[in-house]
Amino acid sequence: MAGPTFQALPGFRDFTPRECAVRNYLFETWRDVARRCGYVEYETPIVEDTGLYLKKAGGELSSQLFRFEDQGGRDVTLRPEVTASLARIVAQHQRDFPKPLKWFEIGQCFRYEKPQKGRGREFHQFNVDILGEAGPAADAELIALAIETMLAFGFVAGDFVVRVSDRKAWIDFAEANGIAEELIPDFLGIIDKIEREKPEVLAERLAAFNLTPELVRGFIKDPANASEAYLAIRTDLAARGFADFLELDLSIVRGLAYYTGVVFEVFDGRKSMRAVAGGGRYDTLISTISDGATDMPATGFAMGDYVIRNLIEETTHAAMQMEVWLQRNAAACDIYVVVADESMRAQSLRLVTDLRRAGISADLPLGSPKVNKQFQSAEKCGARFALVIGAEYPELKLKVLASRTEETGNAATAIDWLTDRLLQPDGPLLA
RNA sequence: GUGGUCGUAGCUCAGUUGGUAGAGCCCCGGAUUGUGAUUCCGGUUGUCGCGGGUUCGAGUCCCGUCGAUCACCCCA
Repeated sequence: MAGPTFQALPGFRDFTPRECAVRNYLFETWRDVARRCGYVEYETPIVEDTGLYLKKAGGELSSQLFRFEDQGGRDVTLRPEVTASLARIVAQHQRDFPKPLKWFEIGQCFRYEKPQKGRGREFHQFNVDILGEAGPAADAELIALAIETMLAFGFVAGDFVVRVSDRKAWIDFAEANGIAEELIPDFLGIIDKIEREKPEVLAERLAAFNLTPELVRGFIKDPANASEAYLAIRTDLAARGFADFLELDLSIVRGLAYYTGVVFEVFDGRKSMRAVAGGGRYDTLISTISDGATDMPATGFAMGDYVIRNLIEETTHAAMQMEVWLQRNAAACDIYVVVADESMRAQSLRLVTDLRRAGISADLPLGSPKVNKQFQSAEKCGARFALVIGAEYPELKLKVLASRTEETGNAATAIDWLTDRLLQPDGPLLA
């Protein structure tokens, strides 16, 4: 172990087959939900001009960039998020598409920060955006997709909550309390930390705006301060049967500077983890990125792979659903061919090839281990069936591994037989 | 970037007041005859994270460093 061995960089992960299968479960669930909800997939480069991220004046984000000079002397950065890239390509190509655009993306992002629970330097994100629609119907449609995603992972009422707020409510509050427009970002930064900041520091920072913690907390607590957009979203989601997942929480303003209106976060039911997902309206970003060439309202959100996976694994019914999926989708093959009589290898190879050509996932031992070893291999690779080829060929025996029951068939009709068999359930399990 | 905890086999860990290393699991092979469990037998892997110091002697004590992890910051 000593000496010049190599391992993954801090905050980066290897995906062994099991890890990769879990990742694919997330990806396929995300992709399936997005398609069901009428979104189309897009992708952008992982490396971008650094200026794309500095332009948004993201503050903290710019100190977390994987930034370097390429061999052509360009200042480039591994993307820390995809919204900036999205704004770029939308500004460039939006005329090619009818409005509104409903786009999603699944990809990797990079942020140079300290790795910890729910956070790495590399992560995968599910990004969903609706562009070209300024009304609350778009925010509601987006939040509905966030809820559908959670339901698709097997979560139920009580497992999660969507906390919704609106920066507009705070902008109105700021105006009513005489806070200058240019100081509003600073003010929002204080609101963002209101539950985490030390009381005396909070009071001191609010005092600079002639405000007190009591006044601000009172504003947060009063449901009458909900914005019109929030009320419209609530009505919309209630019509979809999602009212129970919604919670007004004006203390949410979110850190990223480019949000302009409704913002929301998805939390676990006990609110014991980081936000599972977060997003909101960013009506001015596309104009900023395109230097005013394109002006388009937008709303979007992102879900990272770290926290959602933690939440799935800590929620029994969601974890079981994932295990079922993994058993069905992460197996190396569906049918493992047991060569019981080595003189039948040629027939076995032919049969495996035919099965594979017919779209059936099939495998066989490369050496000639003993039959019991072959059955062990069949079990370990996750196959549903072991197909035994022996001296009685062309008669074949099909063993259902889960129930340990046996059926017989003929090599001549193997494709139809097995295709049909794979569609049927395995029968009663022996406990 | 700041702080806490922890680094012993591929994994989980044991290792006495300091005396230069073990168990289980996993993996591979065998007992085993054309059927998966169990059992039994055999086998592979460590400069005890790295470097320095104290000591006759360090896995053990001290310092540094790297890594992991948790919390803060921020955020997916």
